[in-house]
Amino acid sequence: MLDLKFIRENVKKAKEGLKKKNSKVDLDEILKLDERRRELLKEVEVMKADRNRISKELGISKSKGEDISQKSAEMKAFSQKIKDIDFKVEETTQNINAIMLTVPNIPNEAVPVGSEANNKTVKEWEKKKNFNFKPLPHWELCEKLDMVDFKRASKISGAGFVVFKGKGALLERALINFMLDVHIREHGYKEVVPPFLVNEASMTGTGQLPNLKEDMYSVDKEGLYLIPTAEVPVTNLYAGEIFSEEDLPLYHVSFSACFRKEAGSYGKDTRGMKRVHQFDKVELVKFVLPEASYEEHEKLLGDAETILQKLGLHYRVRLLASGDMSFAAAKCYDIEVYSPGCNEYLEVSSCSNFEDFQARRANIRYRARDGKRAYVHTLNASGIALPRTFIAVLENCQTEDGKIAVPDVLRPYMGGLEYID
RNA sequence: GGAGAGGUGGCCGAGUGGCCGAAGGCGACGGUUUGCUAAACCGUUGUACGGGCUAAUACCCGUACCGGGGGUUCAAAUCCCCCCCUCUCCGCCA
Repeated sequence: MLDLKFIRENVKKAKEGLKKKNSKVDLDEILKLDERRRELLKEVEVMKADRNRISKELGISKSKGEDISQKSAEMKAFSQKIKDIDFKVEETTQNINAIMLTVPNIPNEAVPVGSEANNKTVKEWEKKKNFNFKPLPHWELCEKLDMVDFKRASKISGAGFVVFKGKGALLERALINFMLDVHIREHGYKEVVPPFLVNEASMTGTGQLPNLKEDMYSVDKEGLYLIPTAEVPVTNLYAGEIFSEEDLPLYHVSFSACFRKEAGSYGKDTRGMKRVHQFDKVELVKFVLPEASYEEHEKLLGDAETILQKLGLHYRVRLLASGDMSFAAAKCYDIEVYSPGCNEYLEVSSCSNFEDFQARRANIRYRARDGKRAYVHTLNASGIALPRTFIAVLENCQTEDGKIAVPDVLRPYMGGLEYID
């Protein structure tokens, strides 16, 4: 959420920022409501001051045994008037909040303005691997090696679900454990295993609600949502809390299944497992001091990259343009791994700095050494998303005779296995 | 799922209708004392919002806040209703 005071005092800046994000939100409407709310507040607070004063006097009179029935009757009417205005204040406040929750974050200065076409490749690691044969797409490899069962997955759950089997399941598990261990042991993250179902407040805190409701699975009877990423439970872990400055920065790493309806992308990436409704992901979440957040952002990107480097997978880093960033992000890098079987780059991580946008929604603050309170900055990155990493391993590590050469770093996690065949 | 107990400031804990933004304690901060540290003593110490005055998030005024929401009342931390959460016991159960 943006700071209403900031909007009030920097209307032009706010409008420009929102335009870069392609937001159609009407700031003038918010400002109008805000002004009305403040007028009502001013009016009702004076009345309340009167009420408090007279009530006190009545209490004293009564204790002296004086008759206060006449005054009481007057005050009853007065209190009702206050109640009426209070109701209007409340109504206006709710209107403002409802709109404010739909206002996206505004991009950082360093973000290129524009749409997807203006995304910039800022880094490439290694080169596309040369094959002296035609690399197969992962769905063919999966079928040949009996690693993933697409057919039975759709039988038991529907299209867009996968079942890992045998060495496929082992590889999936190995990747998860490998990633967790690297982040815990080498990058200083503390592991968290969160619930996969969260309430509406949590979904609102990180910015999935209200705008992305159609993309989420929910258990309506219980008022719960299936998490689309561990970012949601992990960030909201500290909702409503105040850190000490010494607690920061705080790094969490979390494995979770992720559930996404992928509404609006029907017909896209239907083959194989590039886009599925449930996938595994290792997520990195940081809580940091505002002045440190951009430095932390670069470090975070590096932490996610490490995984692909250790796996020996060629990738590129894209700095997203303002219009291609997610709702809550102020700056975002995508990491895209190369998939030779599909001949395309697949997004395996979004590495975002949300500044205080999520912290404001979820009310996550810190107490500075001088006693003042302020919102923390939150950041997160996939570290990294599984099915596409799984795809990249299969397609990049396939041999001419149809085996998968297990990357060195994964072998300890697979009982020393060298080849999947 | 059933029964009971509870939810008050950074923390502990008192408070059953007005004199309560809230005793007391701890902690923190400032000071006195001290060779240094500790102890002791004195003082200060919630947040948000609105307004005034501003260089100011400094100061002044007001309002709200005792788990959340509603109600009763001239007046609610306190009484009533609903909900959430925690703990204990019982039941069920991976």
